[in-house]
Amino acid sequence: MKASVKDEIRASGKRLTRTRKAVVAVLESAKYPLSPAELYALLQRRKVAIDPVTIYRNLSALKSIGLVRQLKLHQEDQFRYEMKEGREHHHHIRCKSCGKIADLLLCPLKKLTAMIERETRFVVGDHSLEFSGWCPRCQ
Amino acid sequence: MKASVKDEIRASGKRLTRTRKAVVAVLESAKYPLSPAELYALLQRRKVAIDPVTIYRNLSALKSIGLVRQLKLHQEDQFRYEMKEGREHHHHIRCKSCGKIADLLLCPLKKLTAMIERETRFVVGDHSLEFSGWCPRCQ
DNA sequence: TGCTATTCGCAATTTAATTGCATTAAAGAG
DNA sequence: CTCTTTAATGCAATTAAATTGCGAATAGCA
Repeated sequence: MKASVKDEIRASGKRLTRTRKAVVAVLESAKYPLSPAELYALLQRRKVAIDPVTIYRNLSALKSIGLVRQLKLHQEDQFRYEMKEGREHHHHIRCKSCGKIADLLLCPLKKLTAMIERETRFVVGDHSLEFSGWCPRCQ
Repeated sequence: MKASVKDEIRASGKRLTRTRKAVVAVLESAKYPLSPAELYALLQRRKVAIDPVTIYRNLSALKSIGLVRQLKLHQEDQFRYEMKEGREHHHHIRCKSCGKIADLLLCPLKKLTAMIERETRFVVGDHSLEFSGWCPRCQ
């Protein structure tokens, strides 16, 4: 668990509990955003005793202090979570067959906001972009 | 209900039932993709007696014959549905405050597929793009 | 070490969606 | 138009993700 993350948890007034540290450690080692169920399975494998509800509550707490990002991938019916640290702005591609998720490095949309604000009169805060298709193994 | 839609339902071997016609009619008149719950409320308002389960089953049937598109908006925990007819490829913007959804007319991503396929070795099938922000009334 | 607010674990609940099954009705045949 | 077959419906029950209530445990600090 990164020292900066530890500091931010402390600074927020939240506590560094056994389960919270374990949740952060797993998220930090993940290569793609994890669902609560995947997180639970990974924690089991690490022999961390934890109730699924506690995972939800920790994710919610970490999200509320801005350490974790909650996202939902196209056509999935569950939330996923990732550490914000070092994953500033990026998008994903998801395999329609096996569900494998990979990061995309580029974001082609930075210039688009002004155009959309003109078109819709919304103030744009965010965007999500996701591709789906077939990963190398499923082709 | 459009004649072409009626034809496609018939051609698929599915039946033109009272409830199915009502579901299509509401979807055709919608300006943005509807959730099953919204659909139910709109049908109630039109005095159409229908069980929520029947809405789910009709949406599933209409989707399976390609008349309806199922989508999930970022951070929402329910599916939405729209007629494909006349809404070929587009994206949405959703108000973070009131949930209002508007269509976007442009799609800037058509040229991007090749680049992504090279980067990830996936074969790209689809993409979803969604903006969120604040609508005129919520600003 | 002891105090107190936070966090935890378990049980129960909520909400979207799905499934089982007996009944109803669409639509083609005669 | 009536009969027959089979898809579709309505209701009840179930599944799965997420949330909430509450007493017990514990992190952090005096």
